[in-house]
Amino acid sequence: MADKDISVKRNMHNHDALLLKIRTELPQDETLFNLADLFKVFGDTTRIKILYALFESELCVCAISELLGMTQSAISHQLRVLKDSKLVSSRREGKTIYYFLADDHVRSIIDQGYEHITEGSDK
Amino acid sequence: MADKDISVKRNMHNHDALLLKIRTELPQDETLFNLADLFKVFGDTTRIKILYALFESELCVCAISELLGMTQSAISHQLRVLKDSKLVSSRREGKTIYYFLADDHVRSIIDQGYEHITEGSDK
DNA sequence: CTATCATATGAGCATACATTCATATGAAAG
DNA sequence: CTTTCATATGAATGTATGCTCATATGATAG
Repeated sequence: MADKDISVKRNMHNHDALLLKIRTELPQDETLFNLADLFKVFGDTTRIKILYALFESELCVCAISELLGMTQSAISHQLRVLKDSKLVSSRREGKTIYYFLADDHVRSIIDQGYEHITEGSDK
Repeated sequence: MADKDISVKRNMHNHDALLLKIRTELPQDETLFNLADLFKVFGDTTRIKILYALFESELCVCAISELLGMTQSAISHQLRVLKDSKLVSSRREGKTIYYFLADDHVRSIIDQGYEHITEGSDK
């Protein structure tokens, strides 16, 4: 009960030293927030399907909605989300708008995720 | 206007051939669902913070809640989500339970995401 | 045994979000 | 100009989910 040290309070684990180090290593709060926001985009089956489809070829909106058997509106909303996250870009050709993958991170992120869920439990 | 071919119906784009090919390339629906579920786990700031903290060291629950300034209950709930997705594991040491990263995919997935949000728009 | 510490869990609530429906925009054809 | 095709968007709704609060479990100390 009697602590000779003035400032030492130890009613729970003392991880102050460890936490201090970790705090210096953590990215900025904004970065962590943006990261979570990015992964949220991958966290929906419809969007994952769209991205996988775009692995094969650029596609117009109606092709995607036909492929997934979903409303044009639903697809359009999701494409907007993907575009806002810079995961896809689009180009216009007459009335048609073609969507395509914006960069290679999409592939590597999904590939890593795929490995995680397919590998049973090795490593 | 006059289509001599019997079966050609072209009231919208004809992407039947393209879609047929893409359909064969798409992973199973269950796989796509599991993938989205996995990324959902990364799609939350609290869980991202926890994972980043575990990059540095294994940690007990109360250390994490102290680090993030959040309730023990909230952290415990999130650790369960992370554990269910096999992203973290735990070991017991007396009353304390230490959590640690389950495999390296966590690092590579987060690293790829980090690259995406930090690179402005090169490549 | 009881008390305490560390963690887990179930219910409830409040917010976030994916789809639908109706409508708007924008380009090309007549 | 008007019509049609391709896509976009706003509002509404139902569902999913993160946190809180209270309580339960599980291990150690006394």
